[in-house]
Amino acid sequence: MAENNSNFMSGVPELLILRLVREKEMYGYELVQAIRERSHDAIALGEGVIYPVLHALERDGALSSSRKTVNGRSRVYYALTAAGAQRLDDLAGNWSRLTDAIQSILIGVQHA
Amino acid sequence: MAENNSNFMSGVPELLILRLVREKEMYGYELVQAIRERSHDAIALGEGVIYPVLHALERDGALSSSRKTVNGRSRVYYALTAAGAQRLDDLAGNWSRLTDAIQSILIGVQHA
DNA sequence: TTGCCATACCTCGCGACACAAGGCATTATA
DNA sequence: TATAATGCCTTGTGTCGCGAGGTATGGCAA
Repeated sequence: MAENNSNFMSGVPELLILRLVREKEMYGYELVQAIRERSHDAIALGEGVIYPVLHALERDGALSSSRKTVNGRSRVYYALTAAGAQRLDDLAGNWSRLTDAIQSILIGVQHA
Repeated sequence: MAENNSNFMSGVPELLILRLVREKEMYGYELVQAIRERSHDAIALGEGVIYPVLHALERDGALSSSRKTVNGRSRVYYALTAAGAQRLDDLAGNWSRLTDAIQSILIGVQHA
């Protein structure tokens, strides 16, 4: 129930999180803002999206977490694991293939 | 409950259908195959996806239908209305903005 | 000191939607 | 005479994005 091409265009939040965390360790609240800023407000994922995805990714071994206190603030930093990097590659590849396919239909390219 | 940015990456089946029907009148079964072929099997939407969307689009006035019999086969052809063309433009614009935003995050472009 | 906002974490419940599976009817094919 | 292909459709399920809400701390202004 999770291996096929189901929900073919889903998992974008997951993709974005993995990609951002690849650059540097980040925490949930930070990710919410980073996605908003880097997308110039085109994408605004709330915490209700981010946190569950983070937990799922950690449970699946794609992310590892470490609690750190900064300025008396307790933060949960997430880092990409090797499995997470693999998953990121897979998701990015899928996303690329999918958008290419959609784009070619939108453009109206002649199909073989 | 339908005006905000909710389910931001959804509605791709709708987008593809509107785009294909813009070229020429098509019927459900034909759309299923056309999407599969034009995407080179990257996208395979079943009839359980196509028909409900067609009905919803017609209900909303984006498509008009006409029943025609070909070779003893009864087909329901769908054509794009003016409202449908408008909706197509909107969806295509949204899709473009969304994929651009995602792409820029994936690439890692410097953000202002 | 008393609010209020920002930071930072989290969960619950709703709704939408894509999908598989199935059902019905007809025509062509083996 | 089956079986596949054509052509239409609906129902049920699971997933997932999301808003709303809840907790707690720190800083700042009134």
